[in-house]
Amino acid sequence: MKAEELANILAEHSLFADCDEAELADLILRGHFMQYKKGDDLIMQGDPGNSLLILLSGNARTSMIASNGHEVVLDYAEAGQVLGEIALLDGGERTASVTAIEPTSALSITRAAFEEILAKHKNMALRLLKVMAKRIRMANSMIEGDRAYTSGPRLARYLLRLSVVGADEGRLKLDLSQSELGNFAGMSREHINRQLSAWSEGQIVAVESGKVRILDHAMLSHIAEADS
Amino acid sequence: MKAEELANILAEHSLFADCDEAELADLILRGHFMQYKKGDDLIMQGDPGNSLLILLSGNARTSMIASNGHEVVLDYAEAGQVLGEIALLDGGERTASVTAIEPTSALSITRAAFEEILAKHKNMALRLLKVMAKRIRMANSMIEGDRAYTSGPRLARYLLRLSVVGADEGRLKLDLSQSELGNFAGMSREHINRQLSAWSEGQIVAVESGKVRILDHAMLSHIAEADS
DNA sequence: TACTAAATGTGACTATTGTCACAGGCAAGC
DNA sequence: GCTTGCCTGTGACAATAGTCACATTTAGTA
Repeated sequence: MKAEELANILAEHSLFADCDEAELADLILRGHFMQYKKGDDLIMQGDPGNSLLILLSGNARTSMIASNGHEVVLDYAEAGQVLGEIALLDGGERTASVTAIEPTSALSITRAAFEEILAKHKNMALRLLKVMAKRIRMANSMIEGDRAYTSGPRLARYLLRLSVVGADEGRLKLDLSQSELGNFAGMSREHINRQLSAWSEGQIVAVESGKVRILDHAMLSHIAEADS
Repeated sequence: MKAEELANILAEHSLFADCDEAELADLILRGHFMQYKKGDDLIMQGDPGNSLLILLSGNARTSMIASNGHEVVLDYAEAGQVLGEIALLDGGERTASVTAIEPTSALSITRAAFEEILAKHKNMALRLLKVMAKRIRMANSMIEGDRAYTSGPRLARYLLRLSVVGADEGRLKLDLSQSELGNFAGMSREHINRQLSAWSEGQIVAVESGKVRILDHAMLSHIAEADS
């Protein structure tokens, strides 16, 4: 892939949207272009974290396996998203794995390169700080949702989080299987199924050929804030 | 309070331990010294976030109230901890309140001052990035724990999180009431009580005059990783 | 000290959600 | 086309944890 193409991809995404050309050039020059097949791990839980990734294309799932074997999905990443910055920054090991859920490409940046870039382009640190602030906000909102609400409102929240903002008629960004939805929303597959059936009954969502579509966005938002 | 004293307090804590004198001086010069009584809010959920706080003394609770009224405690902050950086960085509103649980003092830094300091002392940004990385790690570990484990292991984790590392015989950093422990660990007060009684029976913890003490740290760690 | 409010201990019951079991359906590849 | 494997639908049941109710203890303060 040519540097110019990479630069275009990077520039399209929020974190890099206001990078100047020198910054983009530096990222590309020092980064390694990586490609992954569906199912490959971009980052593996337990590894030392000596690099940072910028997702260029495809989608990936961030998840952790608890010591009792339970899988917890933390997030789904799209192109433009920065991954693996936590371990890079604090020197600890990777606490979660990132797995490609479709063919995916990324720019890999080593710690040394990252530190040079940070030192050279001081806006970069501020941009990263903002990205991380968003992530903390999201994590706190997950904790709040998991704690304060029962399964119904919770599933509603996770569906809304997966819903495409302006796009056509309630389609989700990703077509997850019900088991995957379960790992994401923290409920059993069976319970997901029953909840979706109930909502399907009430015309709140439609389940067609395994894919969920949100029919009544307002209603779902309302459920997401419900008392029980 | 004199600048010198402030400087000493700041320098004792990780984030500022390797600040040079100019950085410390800048923080103190531009910051406002604030004092709070027990129960006062240092930060109020829903407010615009135009300042950052550095806790100088005392302890505070970070918590959010969900739309259904449920209170979720995210963390307890000690002296040295930076608070409110998220809203400051991303310009959003405060997603959680921070409440003094005892008489508390803090250094308040406005956005303008903060930006000047960041611009002037470029190590500051890196230090903050590290602090935030830790916070994300902690948040992810809360999500993992809440999702993957049942109440027993979960309470064990939260007790361990409150336990003082090197200090004398299993005392906790804070003496929380069982209701507060419940809000922190995400369980009902009654359930906390029963679990503590059971562990007290098994010599894993001791409950004396309302205060919890960890007797068998190894056992509690083991429970924290248990299958169920 | 005595009075009051808050925190704790405990039983009985309920609600929510997970688990197990199994049937049917859809899709990919031989 | 047929077969294999994953995903989906659904019933019955079990387990975990919450709720309610109330007795009891502790702590704070007039």
